[in-house]
Amino acid sequence: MKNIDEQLKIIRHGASEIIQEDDLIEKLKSNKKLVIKAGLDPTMPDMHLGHTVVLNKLKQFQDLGHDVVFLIGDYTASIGDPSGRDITRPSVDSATIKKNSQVFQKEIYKILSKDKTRIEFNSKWLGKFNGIDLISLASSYTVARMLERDDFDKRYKANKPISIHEFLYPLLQAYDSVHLKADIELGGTDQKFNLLLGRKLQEQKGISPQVCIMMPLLEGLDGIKKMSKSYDNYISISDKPNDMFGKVMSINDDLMWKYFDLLSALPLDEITTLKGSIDKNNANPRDIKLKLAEELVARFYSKNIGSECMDNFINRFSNKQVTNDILAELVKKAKNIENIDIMMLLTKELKTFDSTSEVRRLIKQGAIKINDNPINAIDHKCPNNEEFLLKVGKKIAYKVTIK
RNA sequence: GGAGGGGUACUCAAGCGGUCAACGAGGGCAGACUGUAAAUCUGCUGGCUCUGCCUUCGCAGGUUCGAAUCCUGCCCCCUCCA
Repeated sequence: MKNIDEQLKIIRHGASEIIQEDDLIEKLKSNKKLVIKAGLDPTMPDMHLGHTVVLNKLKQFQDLGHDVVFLIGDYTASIGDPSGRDITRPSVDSATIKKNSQVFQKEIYKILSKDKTRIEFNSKWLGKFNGIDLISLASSYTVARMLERDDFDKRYKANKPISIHEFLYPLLQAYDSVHLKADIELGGTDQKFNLLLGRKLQEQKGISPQVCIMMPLLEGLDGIKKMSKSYDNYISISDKPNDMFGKVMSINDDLMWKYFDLLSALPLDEITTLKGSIDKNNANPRDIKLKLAEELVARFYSKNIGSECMDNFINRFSNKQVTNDILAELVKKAKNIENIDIMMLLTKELKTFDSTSEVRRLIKQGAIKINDNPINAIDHKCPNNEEFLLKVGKKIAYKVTIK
């Protein structure tokens, strides 16, 4: 195990706040394997890069030799974490929770080492709670203190509804820490209240209170709001390689550095060197972003795929070439239709759009091109016996053959 | 239990009997400019068999030639009093 200073340096990197650092040092000094807890509710079917910020930190603890517990909140998912939200979460049914949990169990190993990870489900202990247990848990905290939480406070002041069950969420999550005897819990900055409640509850129960480590929230593609499925500004770790690459390239230059700090495995001083090269303006930010995109795709797929995506990207967008492997190549048979028109092709055959109104709009705007010539009529006939390039906007392209 | 306020398109938010598929803002999409950046500018943004037709303003009825707008009942949210 590394010495305490080295450990601290790694632990601090990228973290936005540690409560209390003294406790952390104390725990590290004990030279014991610490129990590191981080949890995720299986309310959505896949993970995005925002979630991996905490996983990356967890991985670092793993490499430092600590006992990493990845908690799947299958029980708490039925409530839904109200953190940072201004509305009550819709509840998720148990079949979905189960399915999502299975996906999570696989996905996390794209970052964590399988043999060093302990997976726990909180239904294992929370599922045994009876009414009395719940009431007793609820008695450990007060309404006034619960309303101190920023999102509750805002909603309350804005005359927006708060359901009673939402108060239970932080309490149950805190109880998880009691049950697991967590030494450290990781979470996003929006989890601060919940993590601190775990600390308090542990103290009440006479357990050494956990250290809370908050990681910054990663902004999504819009560069403003946190990455989230509901804002549709996320990069999923199951995005197709070329999509993932493209999405990373579309983030703005400032945000790129945050991505480096929170997601890249590059050593800190190497990142500093890269930043320096921009300041001396002998590097194009785009080229540095290419490196980031390559690294991330390589992590979730493979090194080869990473560099392949980079080549594709450069050829497709910088050199404006048509790259075979990127274009979805679709061969469609227009059975009895002699000359299929563009509307039919897009809505019925390729099913790119459901709405014909939308296609009309795009045509009017000159967004749809065949072999780079804009189409201007909805009944434009497509070439019948030759392969052609169909583009819709800048991001969608097909190589189509009609036989 | 009582009194009052409110529920409008993806979100916020106007409209308060006809000119409303519904002002405006945000978001999204497209075009221009670019580094598929960002910022900026312009247009579009319910659906369809699209110079017309159909369905939307919490839900269900009613009044009217005509309702998002008026009436009745129901559901949901908020505030104050108890």
